[in-house]
Amino acid sequence: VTIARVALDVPLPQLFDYRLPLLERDPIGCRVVVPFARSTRIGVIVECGAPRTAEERIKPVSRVFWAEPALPADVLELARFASRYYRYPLGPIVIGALPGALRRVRGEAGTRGRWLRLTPAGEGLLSVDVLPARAVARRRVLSHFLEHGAADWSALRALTTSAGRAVAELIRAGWVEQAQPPPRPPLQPPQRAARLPSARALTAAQLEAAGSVTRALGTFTPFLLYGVTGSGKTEVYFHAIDALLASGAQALVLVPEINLTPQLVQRFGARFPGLRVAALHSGLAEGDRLRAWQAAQSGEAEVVIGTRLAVFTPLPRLGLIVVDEEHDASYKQQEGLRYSARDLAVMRAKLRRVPALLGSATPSLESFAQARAGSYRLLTLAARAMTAPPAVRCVDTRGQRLRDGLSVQVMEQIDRRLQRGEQSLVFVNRRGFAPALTCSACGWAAPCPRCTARLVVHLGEQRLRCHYCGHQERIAIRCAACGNQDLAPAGHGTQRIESSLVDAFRSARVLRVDRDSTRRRAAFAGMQERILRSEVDILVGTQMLAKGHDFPRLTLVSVVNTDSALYSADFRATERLYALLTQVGGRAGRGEVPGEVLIQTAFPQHPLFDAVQRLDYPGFASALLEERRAARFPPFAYQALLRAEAHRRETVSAFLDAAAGAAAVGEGVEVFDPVPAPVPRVAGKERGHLLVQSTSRARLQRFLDSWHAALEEIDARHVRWALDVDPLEF
DNA sequence: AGCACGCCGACT
DNA sequence: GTCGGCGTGCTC
Repeated sequence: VTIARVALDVPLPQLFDYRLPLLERDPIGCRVVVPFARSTRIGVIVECGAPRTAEERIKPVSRVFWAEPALPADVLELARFASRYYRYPLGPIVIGALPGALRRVRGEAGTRGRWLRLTPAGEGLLSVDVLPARAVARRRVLSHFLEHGAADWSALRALTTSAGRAVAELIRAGWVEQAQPPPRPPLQPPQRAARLPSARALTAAQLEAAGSVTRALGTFTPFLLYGVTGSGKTEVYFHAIDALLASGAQALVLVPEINLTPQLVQRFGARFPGLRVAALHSGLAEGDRLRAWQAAQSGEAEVVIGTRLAVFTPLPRLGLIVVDEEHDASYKQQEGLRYSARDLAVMRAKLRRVPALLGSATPSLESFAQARAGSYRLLTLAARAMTAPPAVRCVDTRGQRLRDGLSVQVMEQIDRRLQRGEQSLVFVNRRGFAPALTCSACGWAAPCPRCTARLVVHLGEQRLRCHYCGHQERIAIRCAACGNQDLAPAGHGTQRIESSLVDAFRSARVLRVDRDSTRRRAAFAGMQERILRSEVDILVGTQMLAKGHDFPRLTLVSVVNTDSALYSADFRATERLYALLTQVGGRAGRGEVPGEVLIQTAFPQHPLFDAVQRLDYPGFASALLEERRAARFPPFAYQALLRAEAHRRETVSAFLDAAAGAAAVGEGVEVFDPVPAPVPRVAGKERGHLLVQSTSRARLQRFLDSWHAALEEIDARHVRWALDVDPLEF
């Protein structure tokens, strides 16, 4: 009899001991079913060894899935590392590495995903008034049923704390019964191939970069591939992967967002006919995700393309990890396990002794500094592979009357593109019609009742909406402060720019691409196709359009109102703005006609624009690095942020004060004062945080060992808190 | 996280 | 008395 230590999906730091009857083979990494508290759960055996609990409390494992392949050692090791480094319980990380379909006990459904519905008798009820007025919980639950007909358990639990008892009584009354979960929505239709640029020979620089990676196969070598937009980074990936596939190994390719996956899958398909590619991201239906995961795990898939969660995918013959657009902030998870998939990718490459290839036109300063220090090998693609770089110009908006946020120069250039039958893109960093509704008399701006934020005007739906908490209300007709009825939208969002372009260019076909217009599943893919088929003349869009897409007929990119980032309090704001401008500017001129980029700004003399115009990222990054060094900011300091939120501000500050008090002083770790978050209230919750940093990553980690333990001891009733190691957003 | 247990104030 | 809100403690 062995003791198996099992990872379970409970937010507790420890593993749980179970008796394992007989050893058919090495059980580590095996999926198991175990009894836990009053339920039955899926677990994964992470290690075996002597019991750490009183033996009489140890229960036997109910079932071991011997026939299934186990989670491989490197995935478990990566999970362990992530647990230690990001201070997050191991159990949920390990279970989270499994696709959803493998996390549930078959047959006896866990509490999650259990469905209930009204019985015929229940459907006959007209209102909740059959219940006494004081039976608040039962009334709440019943009204949910009367409204929806059926409900899953978790939705009910969100209604009231005593949902369990309430449901039991509704079942006893014969109004509600157990039900089958509703059928899943049908799979999205397969996407038709977009037009692709034809395969071409590599440039000398591409060949050299690809050659370096190829020669490093079989060793842990991190590379930073810095290539200006349009320099053909993807061709370098292809070339390296080509060599890799010849040896029968698998490649893992990470992309920052779901929208970029289909495009890359297609390009792989076009470049390597017959290649077995698996795509893995959270947008997949559960069955698809399971199949893709199994294809990766069995070794059947030769290339796995996925978003950050794919970094935990089992790959028996992993030979190379590519992280495309490595600077992208989406690689950092913003809740739960707050990991950086890019950093974990490098760690995984190290564990598996394979190269990691991080690519970007605007590398993160973290990676750039690693390259300069020689820990990452720098590969450079300085020139565009096929087309000339776009001409970048600033449009000085000072003293100019803008037409709905757009300058004369921008309008003229758009007009010229229309006449030539080319496409233009207007980049606006805000959704909605206008970011605020203001009073002309007193300056009041409609606030969100639950957040420290202004409500955004959405003219289409005739609503004011909060972009932080989702609150919406009707458009106010009078000022809440002075009663004045002269309220006007202030500032410009995508909808407003769209409508002014429609007005100005009557015959042009204008398409808006933002989170609101692409809410529907597969909407983005449809729009992409329309753009490629030249059914659109002017595009208006947010970040969504900036990343990695190839639109050959697009020759003009105009950037509106990004000035706020120039003087932002966030020390990463300029780094981000540079990346954004480069990214969006890179959309221009990817076909035969050279592109042009116009940046509207009131600060045309700002050095950032100068660097963007000269395509001089290394120069700009070096200057930023010097500033960071002088100010002792990352990458010259390693940070951890303690985040806390509660209903009352005093609760937050009491907790953070106690946390600051519990920090061991000295040791080369700086502990800053607790401060309110940049947006202090979101959805009725007050938020604050406390920053700690050190010039040594090891020292910071040692500090966190004791501090994290001390934090667990603080009375944190009514407070939700979390540690964010290497935070990106504050 | 779930889930049970137990305390206590409010109303048929 | 019951019901139901809420705090506390436990899970190998």
